[in-house]
Amino acid sequence: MDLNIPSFLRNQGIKASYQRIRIYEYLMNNRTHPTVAEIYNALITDIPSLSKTTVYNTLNLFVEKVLVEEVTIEGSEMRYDIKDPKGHGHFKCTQCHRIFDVPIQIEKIFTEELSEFQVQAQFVHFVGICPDCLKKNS
Amino acid sequence: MDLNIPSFLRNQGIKASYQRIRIYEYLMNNRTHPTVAEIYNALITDIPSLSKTTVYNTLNLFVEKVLVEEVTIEGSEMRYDIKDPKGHGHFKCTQCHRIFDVPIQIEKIFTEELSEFQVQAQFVHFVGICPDCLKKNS
DNA sequence: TTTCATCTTGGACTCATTACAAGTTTATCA
DNA sequence: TGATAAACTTGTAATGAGTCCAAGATGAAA
Repeated sequence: MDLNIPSFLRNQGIKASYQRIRIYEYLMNNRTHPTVAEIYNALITDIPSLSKTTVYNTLNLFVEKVLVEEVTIEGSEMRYDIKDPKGHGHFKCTQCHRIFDVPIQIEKIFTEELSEFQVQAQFVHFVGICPDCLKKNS
Repeated sequence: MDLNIPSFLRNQGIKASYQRIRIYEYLMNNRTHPTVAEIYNALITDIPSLSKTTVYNTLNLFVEKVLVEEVTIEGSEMRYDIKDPKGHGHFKCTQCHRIFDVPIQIEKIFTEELSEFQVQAQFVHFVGICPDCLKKNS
C-alpha cells in the first residue's frame, strides 16, 4: 500500500512537481470528495506560495490522465475523487449532506442497446437518506 | 399521449402560470437535455417579457417536485430532462458531444451494502463514443 | 372588485472557474 | 557546471452560470 507518488505520476506521463505530489497525496488520504477550496485551504499552510489556479490546473490534468474523477453529484462546486479501477457509486444524503462511496455492480447495468456504444467511463449517483440518519429518525 | 399540461401541473401542486406551462411543454417536446440558455432563447420570441430568472425558478421548482431531473454529465452548465419513471441513463459522446438517453437495468446495480441506504433517486452517466461516430471512424 | 398570496421581472451581485502574462523551476546537453 | 528551452506556477483580471432582492403583475377566493 506504500505508493511512491512521484514515480507513480511519472509513469502516468506527469511531471512530478512538489505541488502535484502534495495534491495527489491529499486526495489519497482524504477520500471525502473535496472541493478545490478544501484542497487549497488544507495545503496553503504547508505551501504558502500555492495558487488556486495551480490546484485547478493540477486537478484538470489528473482528470484528463484518468487518475482522478469529477464528482458532479452536488450542484455548485466540482468535487474530486481518486479513480477507483473497480468502480464505485456515490450516494448523497439529503439530510446530513455527506457523500458516501457505495459499491455497485456496474457490469449488470448494461443492456442490449448500450452494447452499440463504446463506453469509456461510467458514473452512478444515488440520492436519499443514509443509514445513520435513518437510525436517528426512527 | 395528449397531456393536459395545466391540469397536470395543478395535480402536482404547482400553479399553472403561462410561463410554467410553456417551459414544461418545451421540455416535453425537446428531449435534448437543454440548458437554461437554450430554453430561454427558444421561448423569448413567443414570450418577450420572459426573464431568465423565471426559467431558473421554474426549473428549480420542477426539480423539487420531481417532474424534471438535473443532468450533471457536462461540466459548466446544468441541463434538464423530463423525469422518466422507468429511469434511464445518459451517454455523452466525446467525439460529437451529443448526449443520448440510454435504457439501463437500474435494479440490477444494487448491492447488499446499498440496502442499508434509503434510495430516493439514482442517476447513471456514461462517457464514450456513440454508434454514429464509431461508424464514421471505421 | 377587493384582498392577499403568489409569480414574474430585471438589475445587481456572488462566486466557481478560466485566461493570460510574467516569473520560477526543471531537464537536457555541451 | 552553465546555458537554453520547455514546462510549471503564480496572481490578477475576466468570464459567466446562477442567485438575491425589491417592485410590479397576476390570479384565486370570497
